Amino acid sequence: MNLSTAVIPKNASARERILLTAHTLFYRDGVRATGIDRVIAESKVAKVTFYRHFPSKNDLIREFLNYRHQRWMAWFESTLQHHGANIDALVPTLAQWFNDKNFRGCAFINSLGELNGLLPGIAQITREHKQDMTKAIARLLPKTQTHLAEAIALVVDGAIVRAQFEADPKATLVAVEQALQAWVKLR
Amino acid sequence: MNLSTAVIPKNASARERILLTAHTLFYRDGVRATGIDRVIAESKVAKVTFYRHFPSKNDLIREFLNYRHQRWMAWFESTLQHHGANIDALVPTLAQWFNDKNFRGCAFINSLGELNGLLPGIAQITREHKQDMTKAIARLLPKTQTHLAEAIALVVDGAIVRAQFEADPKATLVAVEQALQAWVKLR
DNA sequence: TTAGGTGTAGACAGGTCTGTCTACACAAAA
DNA sequence: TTTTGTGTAGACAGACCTGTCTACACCTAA
Repeated sequence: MNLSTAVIPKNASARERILLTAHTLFYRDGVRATGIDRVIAESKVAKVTFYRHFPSKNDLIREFLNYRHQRWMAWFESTLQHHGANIDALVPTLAQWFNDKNFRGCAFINSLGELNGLLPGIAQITREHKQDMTKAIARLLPKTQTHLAEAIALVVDGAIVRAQFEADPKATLVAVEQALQAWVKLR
Repeated sequence: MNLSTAVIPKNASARERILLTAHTLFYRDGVRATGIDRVIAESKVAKVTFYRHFPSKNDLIREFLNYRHQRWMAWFESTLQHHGANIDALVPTLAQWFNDKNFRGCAFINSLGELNGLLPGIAQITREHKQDMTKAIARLLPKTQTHLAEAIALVVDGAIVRAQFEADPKATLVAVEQALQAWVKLR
């Protein structure tokens, strides 16, 4: 599954085309750097059509974040499953993401940094996304260790950020592995 | 020391006024949301004066990041000293930062998210900043444990990001403390 | 058959952005 | 005394931004 770049189905409705195009551009270039005109041009839609579906850019951004949440969670859970659905699945899953050539970090963290104060509710949206991520991590742990999920989520967020500016994610992934070793496995 | 908002000395030169004003605005509102005109108005400088000192906005951003690095490192090291200069100083130091009402996360992480692709070299600048932060953390550890610095830095980055969208940094700080307990203290 | 929903192209208004330019002033150094 | 560096106010160009508007077309369900 391609997490970063949405493929637009041939028979997609105008709304769908707009949303998927916005996903690709917003994630790749950032929400502020991407103009509405660009989204309209690339989704091959008329301007009026766009504004009929999304009354303002902020509405589109909210829908983008909502869609991104669905898309990312689906990818995360299925990739964890694929690697065995226990805590050992975490590092390989992250490795897969970080090594994607279109990896640009966490869409929510990035948007929060760009829009804090400009898009009301963005902190809440980010909070909910991270809560769901933390829950998915908790499900990897035996019941006696679910209390570690918060701390592991913290490490994952640190790793996402690091992977964004390090040339090679290897060292970051080693540090995550080290954290898991110390917390989960030595007990 | 006020880490977030620079105080401008009465006898400050035009260049100094611009840089300190930019620091306050860039950190508070973001580099893209802050226009050059705003910086010029608030630093009470003529436009020509501004462009004589900083040929382009990108130049100002680079100088801002450079200054921010000096300022943040000085604050970080002196606050760690103040709390005892060992690993137990880390959580109180972070707590002080996160509870600052002008806290807006890490200027480097935020700028990276806003400018990736638009300001050449921003990843490298961020990398160097985080390297120095990691070194400062390493100095808190006994020589036998300096290899943990990278993993601790990862947790700190995660905590910075979390503190940016959580309403209350308490839970985040507990998770950091938990990480340190497991790695450093139980050995 | 008619009304409502969805679609098209593209001009336009009004704002903001960065960066250039003119024209003037003062102080210190050569 | 003349040049150089530093400072001032503010108009302007040209690009780009969001959002509105006109005018037209097609399909489907009531």
